[in-house]
Amino acid sequence: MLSRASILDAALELADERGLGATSMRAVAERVGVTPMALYPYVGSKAALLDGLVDRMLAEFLPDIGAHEGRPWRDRLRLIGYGVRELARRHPTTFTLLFDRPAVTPDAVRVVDAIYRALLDAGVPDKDVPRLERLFTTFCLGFALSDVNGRFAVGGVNPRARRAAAAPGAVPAHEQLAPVLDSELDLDAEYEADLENLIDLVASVADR
Amino acid sequence: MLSRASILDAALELADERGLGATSMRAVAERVGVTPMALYPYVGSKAALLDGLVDRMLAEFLPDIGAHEGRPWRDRLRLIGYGVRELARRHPTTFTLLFDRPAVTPDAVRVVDAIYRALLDAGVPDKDVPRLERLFTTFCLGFALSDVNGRFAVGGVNPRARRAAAAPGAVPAHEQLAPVLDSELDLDAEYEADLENLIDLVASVADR
DNA sequence: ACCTGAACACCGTTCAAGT
DNA sequence: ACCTGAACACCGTTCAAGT
Repeated sequence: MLSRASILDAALELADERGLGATSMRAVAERVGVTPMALYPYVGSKAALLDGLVDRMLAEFLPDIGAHEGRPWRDRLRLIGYGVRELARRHPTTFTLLFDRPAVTPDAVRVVDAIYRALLDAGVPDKDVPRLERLFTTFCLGFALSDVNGRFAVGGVNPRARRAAAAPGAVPAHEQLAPVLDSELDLDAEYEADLENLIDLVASVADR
Repeated sequence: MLSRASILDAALELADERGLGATSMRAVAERVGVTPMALYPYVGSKAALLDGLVDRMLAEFLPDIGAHEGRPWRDRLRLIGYGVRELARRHPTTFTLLFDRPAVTPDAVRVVDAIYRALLDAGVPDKDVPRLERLFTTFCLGFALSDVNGRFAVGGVNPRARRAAAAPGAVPAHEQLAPVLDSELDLDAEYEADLENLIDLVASVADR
């Protein structure tokens, strides 16, 4: 039976399988076995369909957050950070939509509230809580997006080629760091270290 | 005279004026006074044209970086942070492309090298330098992208509406923070505070 | 009430043709 | 060597028509 939910399901599946670029109204319609124009009463427009995908991703994220209620605030922030990264891996091309629109839907506000609570439990002054929420989520979303988009070039262009791309002497730090840059990149470990640093940052704002 | 540079100039102008969505091969061609297919020998494809826009933005960013050579490392990181935000404001719709591809062009490597140098001067151990470079730029790019995309909803949906969107009692932290959330959002001041926190984070990794 | 089908104004890109 | 023009296989969306 045709419904808004079934259309969004089909669209998200299609995006996960063939990419957001292949997720046209026509392709979604074909997947649900209907003519493109039949979608419009249910989703309004292509842009509104994409908003719907953001909602669906947030709804998927929410149970994750409920699960770590009652744990120490540091654990909660860490787990939220990991959750964002997993969400990006499940929906590598739709994930970018989270950067497009403000968190105004009920589910989005609930996610933000969970982070507010962790920051308040950490002892962050009220006035700094919304700022640190934005700092934390901006980093998590940015890292996950960079990762799925290949900005960190994992397994891609090697560091030697990168140094060679610049004029000799133009990138002295790359030369000094050559041994480190040539070693393999472990993004999971890196993200973990980043989250620890950010959690310490939160603690330092709390203890001020 | 038709050339790769003049085509990229036209494309970037068009994107700044009418948005990246309106920047079609056909529209760029019209602006340079030629048929769409005449662009292909110079830019290769639409995707390659977008890569060219990334290059152009980085080239624009580079003099900025050269200008603060010799200043203390904290100033250099701060100025790079501000520069990223200004770049986003100048190119609000093309900016998102910086999240799409790894920093492998000569100009991109030079930007990364300037940040490596600041981190090395701060006393960050070699092994942590590339990680903190990615942490810093990921936050700066993410904040600027959120800003130009309206993710922070400046002047948009008001906080009272946001709280009302959730079931009563579902967002206790929003209720506790109501006075703070109702006060006006100053993103410039917020970004400044964020950068100070991140610079302190760098110092803390250096002093460990 | 719900869906279809033709049509419109767009895309990026191929390919043969012009000068 | 450089550019044009027609054509192909796509888009999102409007609007009138069908059941």
